[in-house]
Amino acid sequence: MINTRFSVAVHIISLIAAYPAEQHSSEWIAGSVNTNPVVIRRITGLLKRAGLVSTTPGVAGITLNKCPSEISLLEIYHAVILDDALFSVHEETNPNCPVGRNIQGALNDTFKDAQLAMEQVLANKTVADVVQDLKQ
Amino acid sequence: MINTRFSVAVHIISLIAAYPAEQHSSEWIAGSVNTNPVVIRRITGLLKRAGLVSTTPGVAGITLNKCPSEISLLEIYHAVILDDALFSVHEETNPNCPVGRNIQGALNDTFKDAQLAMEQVLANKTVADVVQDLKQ
DNA sequence: GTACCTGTAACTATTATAGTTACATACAGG
DNA sequence: CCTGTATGTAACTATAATAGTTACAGGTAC
Repeated sequence: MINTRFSVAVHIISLIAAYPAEQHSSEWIAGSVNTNPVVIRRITGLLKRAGLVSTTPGVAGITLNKCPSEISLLEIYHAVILDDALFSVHEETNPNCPVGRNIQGALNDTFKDAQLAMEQVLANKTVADVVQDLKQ
Repeated sequence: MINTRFSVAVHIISLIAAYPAEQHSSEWIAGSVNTNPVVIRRITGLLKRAGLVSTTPGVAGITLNKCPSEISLLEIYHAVILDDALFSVHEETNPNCPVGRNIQGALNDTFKDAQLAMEQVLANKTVADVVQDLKQ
């Protein structure tokens, strides 16, 4: 199961997009997410490293580096989900067995295709879409 | 990340499909996967509960209940991955915040679509396809 | 200087996974 | 009917990831 860092990250960015005028301290955001401010700062750090947001040490507030309509959920996904593979494959199978020797290769393409199909849906959804859904 | 139970389950079923004549004891299968026989029996139990395979207590061997060309990877996925949701969403958000109150609903549809797109790829791949890939 | 905020290390509790040992139960062959 | 062998499962361990928390160093601004 994909962890909640992703949904929290979308929450953070959507919150900033929906309330651009507010002062977005980690504590204020944590109040909406209902968690500890450090959890917010940790995820914000990942978003910052991916270039999606900017922050200044000591200064309250997070700013988006792009318009909400230009930020896809896939970018957020890749910013906070550090595994590049969605499926894990058991390794160290028996090399003397034809199935054990080739199973990883046989599954790799399909698993990659499945992951790409999932990612395509996230690529087609922007933060602006999410904010609009929030208002209904 | 989706755990290795899925790839091991595909390994098990592919092994039986590729070597229908062999006596598939959990120990023999464990030799190909390179793990403990109990791990195999645990996963086989899930496959059995899903109706994909049959076993008899005390008798070595697993038999497929359907032809390899009629078993999709999606069926195996659902047999061994017990979470029905691929994405987890943080709950207990702040109900007094419009974003906190509605974020789950706003994300649910997109997450469901993304999961379905992934599952569609698995639905289109059968065990027979995997066995054929193994032989190359 | 003071107040406040970010960034981060370090620790805890909880949970899931994978592997392992042990054993009850069930079948098959002689 | 008895023995050997296999399955099914409980119980335990080690390991790793997640989420939450405390503490604090360092930066900014008034």
